[in-house]
Amino acid sequence: MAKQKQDEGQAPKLTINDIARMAGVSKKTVSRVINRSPLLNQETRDKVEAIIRETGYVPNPQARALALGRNFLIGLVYDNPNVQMILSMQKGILEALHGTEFELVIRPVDRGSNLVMDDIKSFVTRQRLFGVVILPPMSENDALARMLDEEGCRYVRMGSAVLDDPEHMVASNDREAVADAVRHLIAQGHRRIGLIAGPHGFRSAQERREGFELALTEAGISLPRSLIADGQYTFESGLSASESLLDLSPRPTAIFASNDEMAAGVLYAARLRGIAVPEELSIIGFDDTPVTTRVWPPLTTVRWPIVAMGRAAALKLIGTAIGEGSEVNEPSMFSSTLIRRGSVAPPATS
Amino acid sequence: MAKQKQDEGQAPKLTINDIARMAGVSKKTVSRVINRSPLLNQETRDKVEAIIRETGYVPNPQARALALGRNFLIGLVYDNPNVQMILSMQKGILEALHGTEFELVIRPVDRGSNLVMDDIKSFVTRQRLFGVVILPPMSENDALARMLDEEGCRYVRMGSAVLDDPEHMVASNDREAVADAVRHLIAQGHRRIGLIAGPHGFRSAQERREGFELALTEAGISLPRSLIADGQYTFESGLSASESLLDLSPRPTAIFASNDEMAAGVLYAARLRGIAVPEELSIIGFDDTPVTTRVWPPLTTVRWPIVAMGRAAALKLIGTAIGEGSEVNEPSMFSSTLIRRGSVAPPATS
DNA sequence: CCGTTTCATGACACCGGTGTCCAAATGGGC
DNA sequence: GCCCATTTGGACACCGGTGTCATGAAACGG
Repeated sequence: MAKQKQDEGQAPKLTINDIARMAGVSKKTVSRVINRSPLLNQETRDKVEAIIRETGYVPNPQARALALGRNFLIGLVYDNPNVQMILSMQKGILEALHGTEFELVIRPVDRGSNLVMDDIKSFVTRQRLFGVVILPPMSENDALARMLDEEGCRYVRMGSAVLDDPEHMVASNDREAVADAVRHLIAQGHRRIGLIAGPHGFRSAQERREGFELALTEAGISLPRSLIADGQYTFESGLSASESLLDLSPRPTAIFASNDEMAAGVLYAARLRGIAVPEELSIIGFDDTPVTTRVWPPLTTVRWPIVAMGRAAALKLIGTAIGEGSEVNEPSMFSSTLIRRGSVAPPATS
Repeated sequence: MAKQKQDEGQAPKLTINDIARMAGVSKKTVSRVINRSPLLNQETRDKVEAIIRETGYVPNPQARALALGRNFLIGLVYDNPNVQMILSMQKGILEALHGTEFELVIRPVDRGSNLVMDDIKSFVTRQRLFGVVILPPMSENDALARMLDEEGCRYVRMGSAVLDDPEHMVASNDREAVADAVRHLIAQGHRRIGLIAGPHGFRSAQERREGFELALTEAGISLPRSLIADGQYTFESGLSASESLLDLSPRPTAIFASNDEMAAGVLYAARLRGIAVPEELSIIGFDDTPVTTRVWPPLTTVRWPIVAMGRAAALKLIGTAIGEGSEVNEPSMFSSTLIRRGSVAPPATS
């Protein structure tokens, strides 16, 4: 009559009671050892720790979570087409979580659906997550932030601009980064510069567009509406958006695409038309994804510190739980750098 | 004297006791409603369900996990350079988990480290995971499988060949897929075909190499050692590995690279040398990652159903928990298809 | 040498669910 | 109308930890 717990002859899990019995102390004392309580005799501590090490005892996290009233799960909520970014972000968060008792639970959501809110709500309430990191564009949703506040769930938003209290936000300065990139084009002599913008409603798209316009304005260059094309941050949208730009006469001598995928689309379109890059057309992208070095010529782009930002976001979340008294001092604003590769050259002398 | 639970004025969490009191029944009855126990008066059930709906009560998963002796967390363990694959796999698993009470916890590990085993062990034991999905190349580690058995942790391994009991394995038939791809090259008239192999010790690398050799043998084509170069599944390794192949005289008229990243490297190397693709050199990759359509010409490659395999893996894991009596009948072996794009053409008549 | 403070430890309740078992209520057959 | 079988609901213990508070021993001062 095997007990249902050990149906497959697995080693029965040790409990705190087993350890207490073996050490000849109360379970509370074992609990104190586990939690590094300072008010404990060193001798007792050593004895219990030895037994824990020998037996390989691991406290049951569910019981711990129940008693503590909180668990050690961090959620990552995203709805984003950018695969590279998601994985880099995961990497950064996991780096911060490494060595702590926190684990990362991931949850992609469907922006299209009008159930997103309910979906996320059930995600955080059902698992009673310690906190969540929200990736753009979901992170720009203020209603979501309010809901999380109501639910008492900590959160950190990732974004392209500081939207609220820095305590809840980690952002890159996309506007300035793009302005720098466009200044680079202008310094090379470009005057007719096209923009492939990101999707409407995306904060990052807006910031990058503003950076683009900022650099042109500074240089006293006017920007006809025809030099702006709308994209969706996808390769295909970049490809088709660049058509209208490349049809222009005179043609722009340079194009800034609001992300690398679209920049790759521009490059592809140029090749289809036999336009030489960078001789006849300079291209700059944004994100510094691997594709920029796979294509020919390799794309000049803007690199933002995704991994570092992920790490910062996670530290902000768990910092309050770990740091004893010390204020969490992770930066909230990160800056990006222009990576010069082979897709920019001075314009052909016309 | 605010209770520490509601330090920020958050709505205090409802418990099963609150619901029971409101419904005028015992907590056990509420528990029966939640767990769809059949022995319950319909009237009572409706009454309780109404209250649950009104109040938005959600059972505490930690308490549930503690009482049940198992939780609802699936782990994903990976150590893989292939970003696309990881995310597609996550996608497949999450699709299968959607609508269930399971959540996905991810855990990248460092193959290089000799602490991998301990790392994974602490991962599954500390969180008492319901089960884990293991991605290659970790999935090929039999010691890991044994350890998981000992720990009583369910697992499913992903791979390129069925290694053990299909119950614990979901695999693609890489060998046959590669053989097909190479047969395609042979059918086009190629006879001098180079191989860029994957890293030693990777099962997928071995399977793909065997498929390559199989197709050549079938066609009665001999394979000099010089036509095989070693790669590491990375773009850079593909680039440098192809150097030795392209230095050969006569040069191979086609190259099969064991994954797309390396195929992109071959394409890049060809461009650096001014070798026209596909006119002077045909290239086939493996994986069908997005990069294949970003480069010029778009790469012919082998597509394997990663998302479907992820879904199958997850269903195998949780099937035993959900399916009542019905055997889980997810397929264990998946086949791949050749995607013909622009990087293959008949060899130039020499 | 005794009273008081300090410190280490243990007894016990509790977190929020679930399983077991029994009592009460219901219903049916005779 | 009675008895037994069956359904329905509740009391209680338990899962494996943690918090509170009491207790006993040691250390200290006078």
